Amino acid sequence: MTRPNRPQTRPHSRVEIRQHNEATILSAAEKVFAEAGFGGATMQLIADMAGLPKANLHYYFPTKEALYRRVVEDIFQIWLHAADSFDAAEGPAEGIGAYIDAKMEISRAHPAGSKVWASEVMHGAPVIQDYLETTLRDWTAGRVAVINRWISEGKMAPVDGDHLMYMLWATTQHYADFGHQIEVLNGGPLSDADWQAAKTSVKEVVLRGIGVI
Amino acid sequence: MTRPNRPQTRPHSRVEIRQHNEATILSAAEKVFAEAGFGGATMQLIADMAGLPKANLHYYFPTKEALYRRVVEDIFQIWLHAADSFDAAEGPAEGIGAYIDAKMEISRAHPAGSKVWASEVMHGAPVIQDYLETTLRDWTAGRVAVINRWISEGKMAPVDGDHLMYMLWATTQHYADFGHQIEVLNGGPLSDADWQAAKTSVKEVVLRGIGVI
DNA sequence: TCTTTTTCTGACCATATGGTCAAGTTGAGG
DNA sequence: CCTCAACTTGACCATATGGTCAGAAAAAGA
Repeated sequence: MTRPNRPQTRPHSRVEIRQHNEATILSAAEKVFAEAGFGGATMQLIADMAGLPKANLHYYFPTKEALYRRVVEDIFQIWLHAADSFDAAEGPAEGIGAYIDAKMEISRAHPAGSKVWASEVMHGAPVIQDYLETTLRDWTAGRVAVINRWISEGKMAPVDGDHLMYMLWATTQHYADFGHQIEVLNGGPLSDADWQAAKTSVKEVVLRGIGVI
Repeated sequence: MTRPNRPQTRPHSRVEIRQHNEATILSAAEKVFAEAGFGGATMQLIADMAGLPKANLHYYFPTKEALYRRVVEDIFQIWLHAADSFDAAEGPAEGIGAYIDAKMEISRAHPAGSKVWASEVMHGAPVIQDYLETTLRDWTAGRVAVINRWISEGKMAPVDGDHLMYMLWATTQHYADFGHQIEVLNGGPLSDADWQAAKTSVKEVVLRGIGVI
């Protein structure tokens, strides 16, 4: 045997412990906040799901609100990066198509995160109001500018850029936020094929709707 | 002066009192549940907003959950009636166009209700699961059947009926559920003209997207 | 007017929850 | 080893909350 330079059983260095526990707590918190909302979530529930004593949560995150804030901020970052595909595109068919794909993937991979975000915004964005007013506002203005450029270049139909963005967000996030309703109507969880069909349907209607099909 | 057969100051008959108080409580509850979620809402807050002592709420609605249930059920009814315009239509341009109009009007007139519904579904529909499985399921199947008929008659492009319904719900309800975010990006509340533009944009993209423009 | 039924409400209670703390345990550095 | 700092956690506390209740007030009916 080679020497066990990285022990598999107990890799408990200080930084490892911290990273691992924070990640575990954040993951559990995301689920609980998504399922119960901020008010309905309890630190005890999060602690149980994380497999840690409640007091330990307060060691890493001083208050429930601080923990919630971290969850929302992390989601926001993931959420913003979906725009990368948008920017690198030559025209709307490629750019918006890729953006829909990316956002649908996020809805599938991070449904809890999307729900927390939705809940936060629905309740008036008490903790990320500043993000809305700065980061999101600038971000949106940038995408709308791209859309307007495409329109002026005759690459797509002249639709309102802001409302188009809202449509993209709404349609894609709906599959996460209203996933439960969709599953009920679908008669069970969406299969790989179902998700493919969803992506195809959304892209088809939207892309034809902006005149690029 | 004519005789005051209907006294303006104190029309306090038994049924009037009951109707008035129930309506007041339900209205206040809708707002508070929308703003704070079920878990974050408190009976005291609802009571204050309704201008009644807390104990009085429990006289009309035995528990917080019973009150919440009534709020959700009332919303669901309004929500379903938006389909009337859908059914009476000859073709998709008229039917789906009218449905979008109706749902946009609801988003504008009952944003709190829409949020409560969204929150309920996001949390796994703990109180209206049966409605989803029965009423909503049948309702949706009916509309999808109409869509498929239109498709088979060549009146619109062959898009998946279920996913089209999801798109309609998502795009229209987004203006209620994410109204706060939209207002921030818009730089203030949506004016009449803004709402008109929103309706026009949504209808334009969707109707062109299903090939009826 | 008198009785009955409904409505109203301040005071109260049991419980749950966010958060604290002091005493332990464990890894890191010397 | 030994010391120190980081981490862990059971027990505890103050508060807030959903819900109860007994008695007052008011309307309906006789």
